Order: sequence, then C-alpha cells, then structure tokens
Amino acid sequence: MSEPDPSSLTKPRQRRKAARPQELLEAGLRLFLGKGLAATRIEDVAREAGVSKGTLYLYYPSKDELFKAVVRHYLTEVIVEAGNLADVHDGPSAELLHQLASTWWLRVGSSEASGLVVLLMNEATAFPELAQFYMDEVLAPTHALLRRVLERGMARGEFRALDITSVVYGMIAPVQFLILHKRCTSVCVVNPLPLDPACFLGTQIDLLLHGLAIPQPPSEKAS
Amino acid sequence: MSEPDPSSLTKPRQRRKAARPQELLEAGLRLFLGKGLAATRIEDVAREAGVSKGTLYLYYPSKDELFKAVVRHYLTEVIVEAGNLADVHDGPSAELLHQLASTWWLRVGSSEASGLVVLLMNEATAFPELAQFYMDEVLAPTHALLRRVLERGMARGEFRALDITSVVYGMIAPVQFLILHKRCTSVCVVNPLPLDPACFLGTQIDLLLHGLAIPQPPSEKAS
DNA sequence: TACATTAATGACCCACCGGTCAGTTACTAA
DNA sequence: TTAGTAACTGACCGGTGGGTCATTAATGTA
Repeated sequence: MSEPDPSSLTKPRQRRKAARPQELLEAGLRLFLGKGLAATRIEDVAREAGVSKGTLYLYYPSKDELFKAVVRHYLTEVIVEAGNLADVHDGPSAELLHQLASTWWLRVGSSEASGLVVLLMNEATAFPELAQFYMDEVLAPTHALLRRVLERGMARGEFRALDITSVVYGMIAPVQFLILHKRCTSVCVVNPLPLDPACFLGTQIDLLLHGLAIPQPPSEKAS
Repeated sequence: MSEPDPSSLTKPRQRRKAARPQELLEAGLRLFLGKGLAATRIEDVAREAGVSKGTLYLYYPSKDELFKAVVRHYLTEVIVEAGNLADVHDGPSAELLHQLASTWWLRVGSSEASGLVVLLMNEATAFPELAQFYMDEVLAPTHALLRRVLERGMARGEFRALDITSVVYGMIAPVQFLILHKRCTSVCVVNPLPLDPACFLGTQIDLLLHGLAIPQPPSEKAS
C-alpha cells in the first residue's frame, strides 16, 4: 500500500557524485532568478535538484559560494567566446557591433541566465563582497571587450572620437535595462507599455550607430 | 550615576504624532537603500527614527506598506513637477529634453532617493505585488511624459520618426543604468572603471540627439 | 490635584531558515 | 557473500526578525 511508485518520481537515494554539482547549479539558477538571493532557501534549491539539504552542503560550503558558482558557470564562458569573435573579425566595426549584439542575445540575453547580470548587481548592495565579485568577473572583462571594438572603430576613422568609457557604458545600459525590465514586468498582471526586445535593441543600435557616425560637414542645421 | 544625559540623546518618550510619519519615511529610505528590502529590519527603521518598534506599527501596518509609502513620497512628486515643466515649454524639443534631464538629475538623480527606482525593480522579482506597484506609480507616468515630448518633436519635424516606445525606454535605460552602477560600485574597494555621471549623461544625450536628428540628404556615405 | 485619553513602549510569541551531524543506505572490492 | 567506504539523509539546533499587546507615561481637562 505504501509502496512508492518507482516509475515517475523519487528514485530514492541515488549515488551520482559526478552529476550533482551541475544539477545543483541549474536548480540554484532557477530559484535565485525567481526569488532573489535572500529569499531563496537552501532547502528549496536542494529539493529542486532532487537532493536533500545536507547533500547540497557536501558540494558547496555555503549559500554565498553556491551563488558565486552559479555566476561563474553561466556568465564567464560567454564573455570569452565574444572575445574570440572580436579577434577574428576584420570588417567594418559597425558590423562587428551588430554581430556581438546578436551573438550575445542568442547566448545570454534571450535565455534565463541573463537575469544573473542584474541579480548580481542587485545583491551587491546588500552583500559588499559580491560587488567586488561582479566587478572582477563580469563587468571588467565585458568592458575591456567593448572598449577594444570602439577604439578600433575610432582608429580606423569609422566613429567619432567620443569618451570611450561613456560610450561603452552606454552600450551596456540598454541591455541591462532590457533584462531588468523583462524580469520586472514579466510578473505584472497589467502591463500597459509592452516592449518588444528585438525592436528595442534594433532601435538602440540604430541610434548608437547614427550617434557614432561622423557627421557630413557640407550643410549645417541651425536651431 | 545612571542619570541619562538629557541634552544630546534619548529624549525619553516624546509625543509627536504629527512628525512621526515623515521621520519614519526618512529612516526607511536610508535603511532600505543601504540594505535592501529583505535585509532591513523593522526595528532598525524604528530606532533610526528615534522610536520603538511598536510605535512604527501605529503609523504603518506592515513592512510592505512602509516601503510603498517611502516610494510614493520620494518619487511621485517629482514626476508631476516634470510634467508641469513640459507643459510650459515651447522652444525646441531638444532643449526641453536637456532641461528635463538636468532637472531630474538635480531633484532625484544626484540625491540618495535615486536608488529607490532601481531598488523597487529589484524587489519586484521577489514581491510580485511590488512589480505592479512600480508599473502603476512610477514607470507609466514617466513613460507618458517622455512620450509626449518625443511626439511633439516628431510632429514639429525636429526628430526622425522612430518607434517611440523604444526611444522612450532608450532614454530611461542610461539613467537607470547610472543609478544601478553607482549603487553597485560605491561599495567596491577596487574600481578599475571609474564613471563620471555628468560626463556619461552628457555623452548619452549627445548620442541620442545625434541619433534622433534628421540626416542631411545631400551627401550619402557609402559603406 | 484627579481623571481621561492616547501616544509610545518593549517583552514576548512564533514561524522561518542557514547550517550541523549522527545515522542510513547504495555501491564495491575482495 | 560480506565487510567497508562514502554518498546521502533529515531531524535538530540556534539565531533572527515580523508582528502583537498589556503596560506605562505624557498631555489635556475640570
């Protein structure tokens, strides 16, 4: 009578040391994104991964370390790949920017992992240690990559010479905004201001490239 | 010996019904911004306002309601004022945009209250009710204001006809980014990528106005 | 001075959750 | 078949913090 159905649920007590870490990371990603760092209970992460709380602590020594492991796993790899793309490319810089944007969107932006970027910044306020972590492992590499592309474009006379740091941050901003906005409004019942991500990014790139373009000297427009 | 010094601290048990709400809002703002919603303890807010925990509950029925009251007090008023500014103005739309930006920066952006915008979006993930609150009381009014200015500019032939919703969000994005970035990096010990807010905003407005400007037809630039 | 009103207090209750560890069971080598 | 190892479990502990309420005292009134 109390015979548990072994077919669909609760394979009871499996020993799968190799698979646990990855499964815990996946579960952690889902729950952290859904509820934030503080509100996610370790026990729920464990259950989500089909494991008991004690087991989780066999693989990750604390909640903070689990979270950091999630960030490393889902964000680091992509930045490296984008760097390789930039190394190979040798056409117009504007084209490279388009390419980087669409690649990023495919690999991160359109996936659930995108929320990690913003989540990380959020939590940084409450956990100063995480602020430094974000700075070192996410923001600095991204910044370096974009700076490289912009400097290239300016050196080749494709772009106006603007303050590079500001432009770089100006490129990160809409992306970050998009993620934050999506996370926020997806919960809303009523959303009077629908925002199509593709359309938004398209407009932003259009605006950026127009803004970067070297203006035509011949005619001048007055006030 | 145990005589408390009445001069500087602990006026014991004052009855000041009128002043309490405002003082509690100020204390709430400080602590919520510093530690986030979940990590801020009601008792600390009360102490910060020079009052006991029980007293706080005389004025605000729960932590959530206190937080909402803080948001209403520090964010609603400013949006209304900006709307009035837009009503009065009748010069070039680009000038109005500049004016709105600098006004906003003075009243909100450069003050500590700016963090509320982002904090609110953060918490929205964990507290769905707050997501709707943010949408109704902050995002929608802001959006309506900016939309009005852009439609005006396009109608007067000052701006290119772009997707207005995207442009509006494109204007909100850098501001939001700036706040988030400031909150995040102010905690970092090492910050290899300093960002001057004024410079950043200047570049963004420059980029935006270049991007919005109607291109000169005479000459065409090839690839 | 005596009494009524009500602002203010803080000890208390209890649900919650991060982290521990003594015990249990799956797997394996001999 | 039978130890022996180690992956896994979940009851438990202790600190924390939201919310309550019986009590206290400041102020107004007669």
